[in-house]
Amino acid sequence: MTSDPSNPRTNELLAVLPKAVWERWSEHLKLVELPLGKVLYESGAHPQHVYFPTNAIVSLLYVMEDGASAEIAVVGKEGIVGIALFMGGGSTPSRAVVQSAGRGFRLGAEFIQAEADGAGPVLHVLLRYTQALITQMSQTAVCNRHHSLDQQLCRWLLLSLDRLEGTELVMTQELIANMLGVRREGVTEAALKLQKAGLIRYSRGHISVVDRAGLEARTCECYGVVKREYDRLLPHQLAV
Amino acid sequence: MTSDPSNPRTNELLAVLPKAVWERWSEHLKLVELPLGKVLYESGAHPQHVYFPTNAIVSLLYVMEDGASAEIAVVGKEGIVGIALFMGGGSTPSRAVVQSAGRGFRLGAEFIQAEADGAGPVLHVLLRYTQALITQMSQTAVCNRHHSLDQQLCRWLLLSLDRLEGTELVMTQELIANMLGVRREGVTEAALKLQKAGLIRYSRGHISVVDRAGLEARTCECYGVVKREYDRLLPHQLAV
DNA sequence: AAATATATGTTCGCCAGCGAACATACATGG
DNA sequence: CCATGTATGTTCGCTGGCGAACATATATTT
Repeated sequence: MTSDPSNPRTNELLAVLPKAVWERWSEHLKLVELPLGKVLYESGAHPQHVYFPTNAIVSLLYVMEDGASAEIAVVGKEGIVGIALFMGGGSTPSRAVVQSAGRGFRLGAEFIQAEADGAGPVLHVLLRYTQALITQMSQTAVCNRHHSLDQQLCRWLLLSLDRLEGTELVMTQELIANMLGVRREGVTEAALKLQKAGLIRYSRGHISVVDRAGLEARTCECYGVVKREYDRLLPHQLAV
Repeated sequence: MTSDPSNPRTNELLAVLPKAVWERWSEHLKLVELPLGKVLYESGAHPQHVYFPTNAIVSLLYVMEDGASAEIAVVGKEGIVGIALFMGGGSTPSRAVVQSAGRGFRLGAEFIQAEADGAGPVLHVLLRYTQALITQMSQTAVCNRHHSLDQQLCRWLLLSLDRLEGTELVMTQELIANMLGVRREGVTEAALKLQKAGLIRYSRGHISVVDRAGLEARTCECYGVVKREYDRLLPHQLAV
C-alpha cells in the first residue's frame, strides 16, 4: 500500500488491476493536478476522461436551479470519478468538484468505455438501468435535504404513478409517511392541501390522482430530473 | 407495450432482452404474487432471486436502528429488484418491500450472476466499487432525512478523513456548508461544539482531527454503514 | 346493531435549522 | 503597517416539521 500521490497504484482501484490491463493502460494514465474547486465534469456533460484520485478528494455535488447544493457522495483514492462512462449513460445530473486539492490520474474515456462494451447486451441494459436508479437515489438525498414535505409528497406520488397503470394508488398515509421518513400527521396535512386544491382525492387507503399536471407544478425539480434520466437511459424499443 | 401483469414482457427490462437470452431465461421466470408489505430481501441478506415487477411497486427502504425508515428509491415495471447480484456485492444494507401489491417475475440468482461473471475482471471491480458508491449515496439520503447537523458534520469529517493520509483537512466551513447543503453559520456552531469537546481543532480553513474515536461516537450509524460496505466490497489485496 | 379496528383530522408546545444582519479576527499585498 | 479580503463567531425572530394527545369517521367482525 503506497501513498505516493504520483504513483498510480496509490489509487486502490488501479492497484488491483490485472497485470494485462495494467500494461494496456499504464502508458495512457496521465498524472494531473487537482486544485481545490476544479470541476472535473459538469452536470449533463459527457466527460472525456475518468479520474483516479490518489491524494485528492472529489465531491459529487448536485446544484439546484436556485444555486443551493448538496453533496451526493465523495470519492478519494479508493475510487473513480466518471462511473457514467462504464455504466453506459455517459453523463449524470451531478457535478464532480475537487473538494480537497491533490493529485490523481486521468484516463481517456475510450479505455473505460471499452470495458463496458465487453459486458454483453444484457449487462449493458442492466447497468443503464442501474445508472437511472442511482439518479433516483441521488435525487432522494437532495430532496430530503432541501424540499418541503408538500413537494416531496408530490414527487413521491408522481414517481409511484409512473410505475403503475391508471391513476389510483392503494396506499395509506401511514405507509407514505414511512416511505418519506416523516410523521403520519405531516402527510395528512400535506394530502389535505392537495385534496383541497383538487389535485387528488382519497379515502381510507385509496388515492386517486385527479390533476397530474397540477402535481407536477407543485413538486420540486427532483421529479423532473429523475424522470428525464429514466427516459434517457432506458430504451423503450422492443428487443431483437 | 403490453400491460398484462402475467406477461413477463410487461416488465420493460425483460421486454428488451435479446432473443437468445430470452430463450435461455423464459422457462425459468416464475410468475409471483407480490402482496403489500412482502419483504423481497432483508438488509444484509443474499437473495436467492431477482424480481422483475410487472404491475407491483417495490420500495428500497433503509430501516434505522431505532426503527425509523426512509425510502431510498422505488422500482416498478421499468426495473429490477436485486441489483446487488449483478453488481457483485450480493447484498445491500437496504430492504426491499412491496409498496403496491401486484405481480412480477422472479429469476434464480444464478442467471443474473452469470451475466456479471461474463463481465471481465476490470468491470467486475468497477461494479463492486459502484455498489459501494451506491451505498454512500443511499446513506446520504437517509442521513439528510433523519440526523442532526452535528451528526452529519461528524460523518462528513470521517468520510473525508478515510480518503486522505493524515488527520488534517484543508477546508473552510463555508465549503463544508455547501457540501452538506446547510448554512455556514450552522457549520460554525457545530464545529465549535466539536472543538470545545476536544475532538477537532481548526483555524481559517484548516481542520485537524484530534480525537477520531470521539467523532465516531458522536456521528450517526450512517458512517459505519458506509464504511463497512466499502471494506466489504473493495478488495484490499494487490493485483495479480 | 354493537363492538372493534383502522384511517384520517386537529391541536399545541417545542426545537433545529433558516435568513439576515452584524461583529471579530486573522491574513496578505500594497 | 495599513487596507482590504477572507474566515469565523454571535444574535434574533421565524417556520416547518416533530412528538404527543386526542377526536372523528369509515370498515370489519360478531
